[in-house]
Amino acid sequence: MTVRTRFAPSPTGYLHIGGVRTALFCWLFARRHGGQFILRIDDTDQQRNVEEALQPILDGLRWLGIDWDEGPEVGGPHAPYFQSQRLPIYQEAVRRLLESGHAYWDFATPEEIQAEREAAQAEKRPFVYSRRFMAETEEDAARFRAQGRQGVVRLKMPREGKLVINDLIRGPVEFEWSQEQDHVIQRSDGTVLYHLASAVDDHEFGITHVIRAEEHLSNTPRQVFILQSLGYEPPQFAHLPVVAEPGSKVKLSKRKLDKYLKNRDFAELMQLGQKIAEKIGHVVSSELFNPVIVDFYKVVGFLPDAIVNYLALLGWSLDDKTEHFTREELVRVFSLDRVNKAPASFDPKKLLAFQQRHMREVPIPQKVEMVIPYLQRAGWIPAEVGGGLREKIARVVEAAGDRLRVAGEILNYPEFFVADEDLPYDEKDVAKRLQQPGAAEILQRLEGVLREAEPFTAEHLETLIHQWAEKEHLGLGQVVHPLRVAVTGRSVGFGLFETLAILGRDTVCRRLQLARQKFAASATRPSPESA
RNA sequence: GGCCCCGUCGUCUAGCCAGGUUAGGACACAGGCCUUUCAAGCCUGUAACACGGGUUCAAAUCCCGUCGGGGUCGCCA
Repeated sequence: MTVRTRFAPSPTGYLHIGGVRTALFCWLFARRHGGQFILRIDDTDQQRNVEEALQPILDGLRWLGIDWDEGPEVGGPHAPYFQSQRLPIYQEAVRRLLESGHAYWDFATPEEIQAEREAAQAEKRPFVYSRRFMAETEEDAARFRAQGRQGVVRLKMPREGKLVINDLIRGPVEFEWSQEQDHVIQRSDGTVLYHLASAVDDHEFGITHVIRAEEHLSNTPRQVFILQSLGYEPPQFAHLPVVAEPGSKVKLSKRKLDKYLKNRDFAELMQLGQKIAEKIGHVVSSELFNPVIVDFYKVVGFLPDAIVNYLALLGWSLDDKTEHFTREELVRVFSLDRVNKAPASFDPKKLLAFQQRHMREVPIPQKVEMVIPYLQRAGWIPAEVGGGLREKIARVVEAAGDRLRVAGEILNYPEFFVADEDLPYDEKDVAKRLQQPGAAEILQRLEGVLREAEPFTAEHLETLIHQWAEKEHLGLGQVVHPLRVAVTGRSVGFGLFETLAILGRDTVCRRLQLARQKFAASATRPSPESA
């Protein structure tokens, strides 16, 4: 039998990182077994514009390379894949359930149900609906209707015995039928609810393995009941541990961003993103620009492979040492029986470490392509990127090395792209390195040396400046630090000589002049440090 | 509170099913080396079997209990 798994998001307008982990495991399992991965849209309760709310989810999955064999935009033999368009199928199922006595019309009002629930609560006994307003005959129903009551359809759950679910991850899990509620499967307006629709579709779509987060474990019995009552064989179930908040076991949620920002690592990730977003003019609406949501990573310039790799390890492992996986390797080795049972908390630092590791393997030309859109959106380079500029970007990217953790971090290096007059200077670095006695003189003489330097390559400049410093009886630090600040605006950056070479003679000399005029002109006394 | 699930370094985890490991790896953290800065890299270090009882020559591993954590209890999905 061909393996068929499904991911069934409801159109909420965003793709949650925990949802991605679930989708990924479903996808990996299907791919591992040469089966199909189906995307189904659970929009039974959506009043909003589904199309608009769905797009970010589809985009996110595609960006991550989690492709679906059947579903929205690709169709398939079981179309439509939107539950909102499958009402007749569900209604037929409800009809059959009613007919076979596995469901019943109920005319209790929500208030009456609530009263029973509270009474049970008060007596500290488990709530089970009394079925007081269950209509077993047409006459009963007519009588209730005459009272102005509206009917819903409820599941008529067994009141004895137990169910054992052989969960692929958890092993046998037992439930007492008597603990299960007579859940509503059809609303008073005739629409159906999730449990019914989900169970019916899992059968209709031929789903063999329902892989989902643990939060669904406790409602598995009623879905099994629906399936069995309809005469269908239930699929296999596998309940994944939840993805939890950083440093906690509580389910990660989009709504608690404020709380997560109190976590240092999470806050740092957020800041990394905000810094980039601001420069490219991305709207940082707190609702959607947030490391809990996949779009954040796309905006900032993460590698899909890194996210996939990290997420795969959130609840799954291959062995005691292998951590680095390509997508293909994951497909080859993934298995459900190596999935963990305990919640796994989301660790922003480790995600970043995976990103860095994957980034290291990206060839320079590809990194250049990744980085170009950021430079353009920041307005630092033109829309048309010529060969010369592309080569320069390649040199910058290469010199950046591991400092470029995500593509957007290219914007940390304006010194290579902005006009000399627009170069931003770090105040503290300027004060420490340029507004010092003697600095102006050193810069002036350095300018003379560099103007004549030939060739203007990193290698030659290094020898030249070393020799010059020695000849002038200057410590290398006295030369190198002011030079760096004068040319790049601050004291941190790539290798200095590489930086100079990339910038080129004209820019370097011009910036030395500018720095002198702006900061160091008046301080000409010899530095006391040089004594 | 009821039901269900879970419990190994701060975090992700290996080991558990088929008892015997100096309890391994990774991220993070600390120190050192390298060095013109910042990263990276290299070396070293700190750090865990929730607790209590059994069973056994021997328990992270098997059994029981306790405690702790999580999920779920809708005419949401």
